[in-house]
Parts: sequence; C-alpha cells; structure tokens
Amino acid sequence: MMKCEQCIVKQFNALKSLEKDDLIRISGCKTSKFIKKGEILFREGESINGVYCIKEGVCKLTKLSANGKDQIVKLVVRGDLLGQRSLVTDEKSNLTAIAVNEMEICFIPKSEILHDLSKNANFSLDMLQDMAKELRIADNIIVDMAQKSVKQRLADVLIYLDQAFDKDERGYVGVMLSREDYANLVGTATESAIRILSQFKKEGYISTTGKHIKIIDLEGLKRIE
Amino acid sequence: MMKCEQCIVKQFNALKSLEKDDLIRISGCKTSKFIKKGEILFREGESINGVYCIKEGVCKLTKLSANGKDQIVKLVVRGDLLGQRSLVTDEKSNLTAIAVNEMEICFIPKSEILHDLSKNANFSLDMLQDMAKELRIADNIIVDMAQKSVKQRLADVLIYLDQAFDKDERGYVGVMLSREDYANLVGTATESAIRILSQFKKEGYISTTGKHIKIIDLEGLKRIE
DNA sequence: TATATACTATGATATTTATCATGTTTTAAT
DNA sequence: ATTAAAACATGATAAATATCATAGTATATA
Repeated sequence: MMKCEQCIVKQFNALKSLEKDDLIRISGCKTSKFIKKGEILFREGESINGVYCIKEGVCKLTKLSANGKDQIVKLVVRGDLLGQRSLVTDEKSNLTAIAVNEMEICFIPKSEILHDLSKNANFSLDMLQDMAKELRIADNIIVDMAQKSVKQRLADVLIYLDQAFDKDERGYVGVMLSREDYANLVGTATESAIRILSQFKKEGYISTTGKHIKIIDLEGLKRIE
Repeated sequence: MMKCEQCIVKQFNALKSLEKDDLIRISGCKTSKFIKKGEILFREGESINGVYCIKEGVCKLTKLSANGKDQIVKLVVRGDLLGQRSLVTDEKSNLTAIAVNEMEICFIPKSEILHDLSKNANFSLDMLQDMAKELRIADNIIVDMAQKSVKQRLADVLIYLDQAFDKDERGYVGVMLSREDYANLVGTATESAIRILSQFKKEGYISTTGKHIKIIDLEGLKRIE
C-alpha cells in the first residue's frame, strides 16, 4: 500500500504541511479503500470520526432539503480532504458523500489529525486557509443561487466542469453526471435541467452523447444570461 | 477606552482563547470607533489588513451580483469577528460590510492576529472551529436558496431575526431592516418581499409598523411552504 | 414648514420555472 | 437476447416570481 510520505496527492491539501515523522505515523494507522460509483461514503447525521483523503475519483456532497430533493453542495476531487469540518467542530456530518465514479480513498482517524492540529501550527494554519477558501466559495455560491437564473447557474456548472476536470481524448468533460445531478447542482427540476441542456446543445454551446458532454463554445456559455 | 482584557464581548469569539498577556498586547494596538447607520466598514475588493471585533450593533455583509443587485450574505452582530477569512488567506475582501445601525467596533491589525495564530494553538483551533461553523451555515443556506421558495426563505429570515436579536419592550424584533434588505437577504425583487410581508401581516403571522416588525405566530411561520 | 427624496404598496402583465403527462432511449439484470 | 428499470426527452399547463407602472407615505433636509 502507498505510504503517505510518498503519496503525491497530499501536495494538494493541508497534509503537505506535516513533517516526515508525522506522515509516517499517520501512514501507520490510515486505512485505504476503493469505492464503487454510487456508493455512499457517509451520510448526513453520521459521525465520521476522521478525515478522508481523496486519492482518485470524484464524489458529490449532498444535503436533503425539506421538500425531499437532494441538493449537491459541492463536488470533491482528487487531492481534497473530506470531513475536516465535522472533525474540527466535533459534530456529525452535515452532508452525505456519494461516489460519482470509481474512487480510491484513504481514511485517517480523528485522533491522529487532532494530534497534529494541537502540535503543528503550520498544519493548523493550512487547514484554516483551506476552510477559509471553502467559505469564500460557499459565499459566492449563495449569491449565485440567490441572484442568477437557472439557465445561468447551469451554464456556470458547465464552465466549472470544463476547467476543473481533465478532458478525455475526444475533448469530453472528464466527469459524467446524470441530468438529475445537474438539476441537483443548480437547484432545479430534473426536467428543467434536461430542457436547458437540450437548448444549449441546439444553440451549439455544447454537444452531448448520452452522459458525455463536450463544451464547444465556452465563451458563449459565459455570455448566457 | 475599554481594554480587551476586560471586554466582555470577546467571550463570544476566538479572542477568548488568548492569554491575558496577549490581550494586553492587542489592546495596546487596537483602534476603536463608532460607525453610523449606513456607513461602509469596507468594500468588496479592498484589503482589510486586520480583524474587526463588533462591540455593539449590526452590520450586513453584501456582495454585488452580475445583475447589479446586492445580495446580503450574512448579518454580523455584537461579539462576532469580521475579516478573519481575508486575513487568513491574505486575500482582498470578498464582501462589503455596511452598518445596519449604530455600531461600535474595534480594529486589530493583521500582524497581531497572525502573531497569535502562529504561537497559540488554542487560538488557531478556536478560529478554525468558528470558520467551520460558518461553513456549515453557508452550506445550509446554499441548500435553502436552491430548494426553498421565496416565501419560505422570507419566513426563515423572520424566524432567524426572532431568535437572533433581542426584542424591544413592545416585542418588536430588535433590528430594523428596509424591505429592500429583506429582498436582498432572500434573493428576490423588492416588490416581491413587500408583497409577501403584506401577506404575512394579513394572515396574522406578523404585525408591522413601518420598519418595525413583530413576530406574532412563530409556529405559523415555521409551517409556511 | 415646505419640499425633495427615498421607501412602501399594489395592480397589471410578462417571464421563468415547476409540475404533470406521456413516450422514447439507455442501462442493467436475468 | 429479453425484459425491467432507470434515465432522458418534450409537450401542455400551472404556479411562482419578476418587471413595469403608478401612487401613497414616511423621512430628511433646507
């Protein structure tokens, strides 16, 4: 099994601020596993008791709203940590994590992370900075949700996917989401998401083959209003 | 001028984790001032270079959306800190802060806070916990913005104001907002906010006298859908 | 106290979005 | 390969919300 101190993924998250000794210690008690598409890592209301480091794959963080629909709050990708928020506040998870595709993840027990938070100021600061950035992003999403039309928000999602995920050989976006996922990302009815994607296709902004989507006119999408 | 080490307000924020020595040091370089209703503490895009501690009053944090409307992202009250996010990431402010009523605030320069963050693990952890809580709240607002109707969101705002602000002698909510503020909190047109408040009044959930609002039927508001 | 200005209110209408219905296509399982 | 289930698509309609128009009301300021 890959050791933390040799793992390249940690460069993308706060674990990069740990010393070699600490990484070796963490490596000794971490567990690693593969998750199939659609599997649930943890549910809203469950205790996580540690932090997941995403080594490969994508997962969606969702929350069930009062009207019974799942809202996707964010997508978590290779290199991201998962569960820091609940760990720090010692609360149950506020969100449900579901694999969007095949994933490989490592789980680091709570006690190890807390140990480092209390001893290593760099690590704490790095974690604090990550959380601060997440907060800025969340604030911006609030503004977009409140002020932009469904069509704009869906265009935004496509723009985000285009820049955040590698494309395959044929230029298709490197993550495949269902139309329902798109709807749950922008907060609309599935039919509305389908309709707007059809319209984007008709108007030449994107091309689609099943769940595969290719962005054809990124600048056009940015001009949607 | 009130000294930090004697100030009761710090109990409500991360500054409570500092030792007396540190508080005295901070007290020595803080500045304190009064802000009039409507005044701007700082604008989106400006460098804050420190942290504000709210000793008295309320301010709104807004962001201008692409369509030219201000969205109120949150209300900040007595005891809250302001500017930690930008301080930690060393970014310009993402939001504009505007006083909702008469305020008294203290400003602590960046260098002092950074000094404590690097030396005091308790302080860092406390800050981290505050930010983690803010993040949870922001995630929940995203879900509400995406999934709830305007009417539900406005009811939620009233419920929040009812529990977050003291009432005056006659039972009116202790903070006065314009109808436009209500609209900018829920992300709707001012006319829509006015209409829904009128409806709530007609249906006996609230009573209003100008900007003064009294919650009459809290449970009723919670049942709005 | 007069007067301008901002805020509140409400009707009429247009636009956006959700819901319901129905059929097709894709995917997964036997 | 066959069949059931899930996902996609689209029309028709209803409901929610925005926009435009107009007028009353409060508030500040000269």
